[in-house]
Amino acid sequence: MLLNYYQCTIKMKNLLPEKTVERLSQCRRVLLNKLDQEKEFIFSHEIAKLLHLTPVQVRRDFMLMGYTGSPSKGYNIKKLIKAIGYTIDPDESQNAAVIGMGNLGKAISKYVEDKREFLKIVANFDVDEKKISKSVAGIKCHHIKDLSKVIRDLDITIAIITVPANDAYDVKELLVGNGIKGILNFTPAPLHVPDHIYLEEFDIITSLEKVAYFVKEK
Amino acid sequence: MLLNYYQCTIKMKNLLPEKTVERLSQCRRVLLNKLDQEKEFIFSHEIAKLLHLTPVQVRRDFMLMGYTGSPSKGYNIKKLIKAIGYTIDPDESQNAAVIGMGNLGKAISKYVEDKREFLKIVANFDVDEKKISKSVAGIKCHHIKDLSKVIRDLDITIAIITVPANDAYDVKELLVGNGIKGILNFTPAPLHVPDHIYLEEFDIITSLEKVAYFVKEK
DNA sequence: TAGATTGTTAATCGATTAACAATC
DNA sequence: TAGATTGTTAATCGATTAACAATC
Repeated sequence: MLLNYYQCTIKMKNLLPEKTVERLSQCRRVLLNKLDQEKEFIFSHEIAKLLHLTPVQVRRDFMLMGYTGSPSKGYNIKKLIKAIGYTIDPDESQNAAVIGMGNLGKAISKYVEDKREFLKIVANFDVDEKKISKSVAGIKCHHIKDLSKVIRDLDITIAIITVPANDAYDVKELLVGNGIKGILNFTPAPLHVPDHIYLEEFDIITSLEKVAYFVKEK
Repeated sequence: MLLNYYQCTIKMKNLLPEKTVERLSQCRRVLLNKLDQEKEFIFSHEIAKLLHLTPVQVRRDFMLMGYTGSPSKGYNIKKLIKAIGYTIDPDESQNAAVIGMGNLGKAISKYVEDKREFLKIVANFDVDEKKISKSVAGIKCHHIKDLSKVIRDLDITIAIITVPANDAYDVKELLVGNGIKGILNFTPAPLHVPDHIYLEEFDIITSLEKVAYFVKEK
């Protein structure tokens, strides 16, 4: 197979732009919803409409992953889903843990449940003895003092932090010390991790303030 | 006061770049945490370190909002917080509602509680009669059939959608029909709103898939 | 003063979009 | 074929960064 300039760059660096990964993920999500309908093919402008993108963005992202459609029929939905999986899914299944079984932690454990085969939440953690006996979405809650052992036993590589802000730093240190590779921080406390760990942060207050700002300006 | 080129552009368009608003919001968050310490001034490189930014980004954002520090002392923390508020906070206090009192809705109601004076969650909504009698974080939960009335009575302009994905479309339609100005969608269903409504979407699965992708590539 | 920092412009980098040949 | 769509490059747009004079 002949690769174009962009595909070569990606092969070399092994990386797609972050925005493209994000869009491909969203794209697969809406395509999975289309599966039960009788529709077999979809056009770039249909996908674009669903995701607030332009058709060119959609086609370009597919180009970057080297997937090709047909000018007359568009893209085969099932094959496209597979192509996205081949491109963005990890080669080996990744196991994740949620640290903090408050409302947010529970919401995430329940929501992620069985959505992707290669990405599973396999453990929850908390410090509250009352929570430790209970399961959420069929996932056992462990005491955080057993974190080292559970991470090793269950081969956990990704952690989702939903503890109170004041505990975020300690939890992060613990995770880094136990060789975690990726962290999703839902705490308002900004964290620092070594370069080899991927960190993504999300703060609801900032999202809300952005909405408030752009609302007021209209 | 003399405005530079960038400040003029902003005055004209009444808009800061989205990224700048985001960073200013995050900046205020960490500055508020510094308030209880005796420290009175802070340098751009200190802020940058806290937020994973460069000092230049920080100074440029402050320049865009027309705030000036001192080369010897840096920025006065209290004044900086006020300047950020003056820049990004809405002129009039905005009232928000959370639609859907599942774990996620509860987490958000509790978390946002009293964090900002100009941005308050004043109502929760659900369809479950059991939830409607209860308050979360002191905020009353209404039945969604009363949405019109409550939005009018409490002057609600921003809505946070945390209902199951299947109900997201109906809720959005209801909100748009009732004159909401900004929507934060925590549902995996992508929504469409008229141009005059500001929409921000967040999907945990996409965040997780991004982490998994960038973890695998290292 | 020397050294550190700020404020600002110009250059660079990266992402989006316009344009269009190729395809069905 | 004519018309719609795809795939790709080059141009444009926007955001970040390098560079440096001004300031304390």
